[in-house]
Amino acid sequence: MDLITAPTTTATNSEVRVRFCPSPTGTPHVGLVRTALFNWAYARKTGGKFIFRIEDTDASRDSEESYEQIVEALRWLGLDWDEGIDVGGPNEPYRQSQRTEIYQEVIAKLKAAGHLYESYLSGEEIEARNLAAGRDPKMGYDNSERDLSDSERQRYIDEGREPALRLRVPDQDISFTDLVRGEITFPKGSFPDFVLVRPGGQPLYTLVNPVDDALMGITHVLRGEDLLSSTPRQIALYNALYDVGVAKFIPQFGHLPFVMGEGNKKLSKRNPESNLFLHRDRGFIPEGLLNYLALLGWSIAADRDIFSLEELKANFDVASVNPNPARFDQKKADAINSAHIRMLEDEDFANRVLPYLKSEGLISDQPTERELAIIRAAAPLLKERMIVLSESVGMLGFLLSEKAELEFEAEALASLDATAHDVVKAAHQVLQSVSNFAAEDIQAALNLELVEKMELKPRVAFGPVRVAVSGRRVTPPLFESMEILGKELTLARLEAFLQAH
RNA sequence: GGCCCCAUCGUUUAGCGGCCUAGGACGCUGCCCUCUCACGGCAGUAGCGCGGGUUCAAAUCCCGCUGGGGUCACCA
Repeated sequence: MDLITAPTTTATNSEVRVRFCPSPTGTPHVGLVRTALFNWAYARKTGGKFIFRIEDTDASRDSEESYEQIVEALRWLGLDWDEGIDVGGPNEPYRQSQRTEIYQEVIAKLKAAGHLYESYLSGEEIEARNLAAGRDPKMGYDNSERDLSDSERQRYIDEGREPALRLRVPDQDISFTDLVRGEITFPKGSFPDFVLVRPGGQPLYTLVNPVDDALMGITHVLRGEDLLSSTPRQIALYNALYDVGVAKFIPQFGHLPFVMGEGNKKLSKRNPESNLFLHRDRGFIPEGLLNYLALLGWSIAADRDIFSLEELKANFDVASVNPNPARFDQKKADAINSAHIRMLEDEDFANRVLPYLKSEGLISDQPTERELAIIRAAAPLLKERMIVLSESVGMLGFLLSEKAELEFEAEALASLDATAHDVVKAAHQVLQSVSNFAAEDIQAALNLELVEKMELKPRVAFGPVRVAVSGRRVTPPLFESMEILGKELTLARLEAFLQAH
């Protein structure tokens, strides 16, 4: 039993089972999200199942906080799962830290069948052996304990040593057909017998990840390219698991390209743009972020790059994933997000903006009717000119404030010239006589007075008025803004401006 | 270093032997629209890493080179 004989899965469509299995060791990362997204999309496209499992076997690095953040991230993004964390399923529990008994059973089976063997050598000793044999000391383990005699073993035990457990790797080339890269072959001898269980019995990722995939019936493993070279190891393990009846087949593998940052480096936790929650705080909406992430390695059509999650679900295919790494481009991401913001219904948009306004104290925790009315009225104006939702703070501040006196941006004041006072004065005067204070009438009145009678260029006429009303140089359209403010407050703002400037 | 992966405009992506004097998008530039900013419209900018093959024909297939990346843990 030292050749790969286990069959590869033949699962199709509704039998597809994919999984997302992060280890909770930090803030959710956009690369992680992209992996989750592709797995999710593949499950939805095929009508298969998406399983969400947590790989928390390294107590020293895992944290409960990170675990909660990952769950929160998937929920926020709307990537729902059919089995796993919180929702349960036939393969509970879905946290590896709670599955130790299962692993011990599997270990016992593998050991009994002769697939594992005890390894007592330390890292230094392995290096020393390589050195002594004239090999590169970095060459790794030489499989020298495969057939330890009883007396040799006893000697180690007498020294108080505890063995790690290694897999007896078949001595043959290992090939598989990668879903995104095609056929890949690793020549025999590419890697040594590797450790699956620590001295003391604690199982490692190298064991636990394939074991859970096998027990959970995972048919397609879509994961980062960094795991490509561990695939032949896993296939070797699968073969052993198949032999002892734990695995029914070897899954298909697909290795997704990296998401890169600046330069030519993988986007790391160092890069702020890797942090999912930073994007959320800036005001990315899930639709926009997911759309952009999907574009990193995949495309829906030759001439289109804005699409909905529904369209992703209907069209996604692993086979069409591009194998080369993609850089995360904030500008492009912004453009995609702003397109999705524009597609939002006004009411939906208004609701999504609330948290940003609350966190800046622009509105109450329980928004008043007045606040809600202003936000709703401004929604269609705002949607068109926002890249991220947090911009709503600057755009809405002057509309939500009930004060006549404003704080003026330096930039806004700098845009004023000597005529500003007179212009605002004229505007104040003519607006008093506008009885129906609606955008159209406001515009008509101001246009007649400032542009026609005073013969000012529109931008010269309306610029100072905009500053007087908003304190800003860039705002939603002026006349609509005045309508939202109402006649009284508009006039009060103009008056306050005249007194101060 | 061994093994593995990758290679089209600045970025992303289309292209899977002839529809390619290489298409879209973002970015950038100019113009138009215009009360600011956006949106929208129009125009422009810029690319098949190199060398060999195969073929009537190659961005597309093969080989080599170069360059980039990953991995070789008792981490995941």
